[in-house]
Amino acid sequence: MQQSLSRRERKKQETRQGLLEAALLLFREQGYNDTTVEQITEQADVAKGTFFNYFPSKQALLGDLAVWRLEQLSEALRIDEGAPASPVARIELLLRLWHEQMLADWQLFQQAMASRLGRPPGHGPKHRLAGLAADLVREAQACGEIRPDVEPELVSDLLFVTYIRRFAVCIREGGSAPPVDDTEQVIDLLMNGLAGPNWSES
Amino acid sequence: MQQSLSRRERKKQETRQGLLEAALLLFREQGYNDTTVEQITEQADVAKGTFFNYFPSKQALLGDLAVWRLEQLSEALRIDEGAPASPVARIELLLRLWHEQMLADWQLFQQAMASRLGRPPGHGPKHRLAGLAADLVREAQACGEIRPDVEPELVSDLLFVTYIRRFAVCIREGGSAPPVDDTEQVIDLLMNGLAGPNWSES
DNA sequence: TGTAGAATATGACCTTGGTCATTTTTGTTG
DNA sequence: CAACAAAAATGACCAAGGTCATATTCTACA
Repeated sequence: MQQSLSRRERKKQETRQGLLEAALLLFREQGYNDTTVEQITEQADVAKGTFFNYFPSKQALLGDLAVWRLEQLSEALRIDEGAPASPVARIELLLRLWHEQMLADWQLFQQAMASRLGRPPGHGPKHRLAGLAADLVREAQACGEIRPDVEPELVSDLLFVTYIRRFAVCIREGGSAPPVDDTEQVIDLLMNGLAGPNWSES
Repeated sequence: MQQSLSRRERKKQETRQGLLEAALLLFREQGYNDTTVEQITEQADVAKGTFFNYFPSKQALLGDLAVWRLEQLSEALRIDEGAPASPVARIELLLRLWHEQMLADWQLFQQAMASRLGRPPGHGPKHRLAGLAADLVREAQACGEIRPDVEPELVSDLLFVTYIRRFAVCIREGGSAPPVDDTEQVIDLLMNGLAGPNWSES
């Protein structure tokens, strides 16, 4: 071993990066679903089996691809790279940069998300869960229970983050224990934010 | 044709429902990924090919399964079924019922979600996007830019609903036009909610 | 330099989601 | 009842993701 990375390690990284770049290239050209693992390995000039030495699945590569882009984002947020000092301003910057990255890979992520959230055509069945909640929000607005100047769909989505969140946390922790029901707190928090100061009087 | 549904139509519905129930049974027993389409058709006592006459894909069946459960939920929210009159109370009921349904199919949805959100083990790479935002939120709390009594992770997730939302809407509408950048409004809305009344003074 | 052993690459192979031409069933009409 | 047409069921078939035993390459050490 002569450098920080041995030749073996260097080649390993090269192969991995090659796979990543080949995949990104092909994904951009023809989309995620229409790109086969074999095409990726061919483009990267390795055998098909090699792919699975580096990534447990095709999906996993997509995840690692996202992580890679994310690291670039993380760099841009460092104050010594020109990011603003205010955390809230940096939060805004984060969202904006993320938005730009998504635009750059628009086609790719469009397909990736579409395959996760059900088919694009139409809004699917009329009684989507979010639609159900949005209807209730509209009613609440009509009664004055929720301020009327916000989009019901947005509120509905905000409500369900909390649900996704509870489950995601449980899953992430790997345990088989189901999540606790903190619906009450959640409603309380959101109502205090949404039905809050600008609306309660005046 | 003698009744509201011809024999043919009835049999069709029977087959469809049989597939749905067989799938739910097997999914509960062995999870989504470990259940093959062939097992489902065998359980429902039809040929494998028949499956794809009713559902374009295995994933699609999962979606339809969710829709089915959702219709039951929708029923329970009707006032003449004993639901409260207040919309906000019904929103709370909706979340609570949904939570119960998820618990009932805990194993199933655990796997379904896990396969969508990346692997369960660990929190994945340290620099997950949400983690990045959560760190910024913590900083903002330290500076007093955001009230300190809320969980940073929750705020971070709330921030990203807006991102998911923008893209999901675009995809749902099927157009290839990328979403507009409404980051400013979003930040404004969330800040007004989060840094709101209970904290600004006192 | 030669050799042992670990790390890596390889491609044959298996599984399973998904397609399709063909057969079977069902409803209709003379 | 016979024949015909539309709808639905069937299973052979294909493509692509993923596995694994084997072959190859690299590193270390004598």
